[in-house]
Amino acid sequence: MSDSTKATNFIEDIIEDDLKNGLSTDVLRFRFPPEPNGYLHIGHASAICLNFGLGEKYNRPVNLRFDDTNPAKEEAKYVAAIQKDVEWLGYQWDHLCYASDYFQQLYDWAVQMIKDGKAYVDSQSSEEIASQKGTPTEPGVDSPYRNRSVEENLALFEGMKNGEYGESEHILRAKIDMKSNNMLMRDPIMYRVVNKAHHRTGTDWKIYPMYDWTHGESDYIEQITHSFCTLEFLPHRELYNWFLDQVVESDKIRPKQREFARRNVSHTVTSKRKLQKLVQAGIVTGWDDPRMTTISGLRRRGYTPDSIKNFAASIGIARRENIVDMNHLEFHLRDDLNKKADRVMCVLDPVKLVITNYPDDQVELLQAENSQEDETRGYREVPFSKELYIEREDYREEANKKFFRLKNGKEVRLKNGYIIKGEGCLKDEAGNITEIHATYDPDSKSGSGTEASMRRVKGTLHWVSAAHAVPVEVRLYDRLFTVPSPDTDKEKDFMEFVNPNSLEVITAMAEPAMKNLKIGETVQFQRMGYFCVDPDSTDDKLVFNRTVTLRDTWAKLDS
RNA sequence: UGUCCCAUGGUGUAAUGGUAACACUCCGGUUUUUGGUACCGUCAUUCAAGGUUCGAGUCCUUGUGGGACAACCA
Repeated sequence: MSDSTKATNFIEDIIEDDLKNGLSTDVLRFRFPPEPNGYLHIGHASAICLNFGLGEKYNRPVNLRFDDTNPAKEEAKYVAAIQKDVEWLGYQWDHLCYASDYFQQLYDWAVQMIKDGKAYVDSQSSEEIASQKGTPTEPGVDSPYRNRSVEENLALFEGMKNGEYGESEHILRAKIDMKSNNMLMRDPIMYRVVNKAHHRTGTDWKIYPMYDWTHGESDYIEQITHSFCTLEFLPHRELYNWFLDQVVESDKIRPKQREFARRNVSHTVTSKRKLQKLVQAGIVTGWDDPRMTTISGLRRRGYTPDSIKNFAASIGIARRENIVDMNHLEFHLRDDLNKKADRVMCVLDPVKLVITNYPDDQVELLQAENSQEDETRGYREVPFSKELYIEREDYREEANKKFFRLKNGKEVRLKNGYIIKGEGCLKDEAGNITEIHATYDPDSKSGSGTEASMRRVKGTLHWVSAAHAVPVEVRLYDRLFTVPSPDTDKEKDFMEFVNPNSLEVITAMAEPAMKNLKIGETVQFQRMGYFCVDPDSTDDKLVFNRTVTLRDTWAKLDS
């Protein structure tokens, strides 16, 4: 699809309109402004892709700016984690910025606003201020301190800054309109006293600016042209513009805030509070648990940056509420991994298969292609012998025509090996199959070019040689929630929808070549799915996470 | 009893007054040494009622439904 024919979204339309109306492409500048108070999740990933994607589209810079105005909640470790996540997605920011770098400028502007009669110090309790604020349907009333003199305001504000007052004794408010329909315009708070050390400015500041006062001015300082945020900030736009009005100079860029609907993914939660609850309740092992839709969790699960970017691009952007089906995400994951992952053979639920007419001590090294999608990935050797493991579900003593796998009297191909015929099986007292017997056709070796090897058989099984098999731990992950939208039920807590079977740990039998895999590497276990090496792996034991299964039309047929 | 935002197949998004389309899902088929991939096909869409217009998913009005707004959070 060429750019000229590609449909634009409303965000791009806004930019295009501005360019048409005289804004120069050279001044375009965007930003991604996270608060460093938690880990980024799939929703943030979409926002990152949106802003950095615009930077790529217009070949213009994008800043990473930490909105760090609340030392009570923010920590340096989140700053580091967020940078890692953005880099992992493959984006490079132009400037690394912090709202805290603008504290002095913000303070100076606030002083000027006091002098201009646009801001005042209020000395009431939080409760009093709240009660005067009114409700969405009733106007507020003016604070008794609203008309303090400029001198008194200046002195008090200076005192706040110098730490002469405790928290909540005084605050600085903008003087706007207590009767506004927009509650955010009812003399919003600009500064409060916070007696906590800030992760960057330490104890230099006793007062901290609020979001509304900080955000637009930060955009202005960085000369951001377009400041995109989620819909919940739509009512803030009026205030964003009012604050900008107090400081903009006509020869500078005036940033424009526009809002889009945040993109939700089914079967997940993304609020930091809920994510934290999952961690604290021990439902998951941590913020980077592979079941979490945090970026760190997705990374550990084996998601690729491209799969996330492609997903974000494909779901588009709009202004209506939405819940994107997890299938979309998994489609892009499989689509990417199919191209990138090598194939290996690993038996998840092993049962012994004895090839009764194969020489007892013989071992053959068979050639196996690493990828059917990409021949340049080459071949590896896989040992073949008389005793193998195959998947328990791949054998039935008897089955109907639709069962393409191994059954008594019928032929099936062992991937990269021979064609075998089912002969019977051994069982324990309980009737469980303990050993399957089959015979092989010595002329049917894969790649030998013989007529027998070219024979068409319907089923192909993966396998590993029992004597050469490497036991590995495999963590089978499923969706964390049993319903598409766990947190929209007003009656029920989202924790009630946690999937009790979201993790199953098994020991699987891997082909020897898998011993060389490195932490983080993803491979396809042929016929089973994509799996990546977890950091919990040691020299003695590999641990795999199931990233995602393959599509399985047989499972649907069989059920 | 306020102000504001939103409404297109099951899901997500296009169509910018001119043939309602694309992707995912579902279902079916072809190919296949992965019941994978690839390819082909089927089903299915403009919240309602008025109005403007030669022509409305799009503009207007009124409803209906959903959402946001009363943190010294962002």
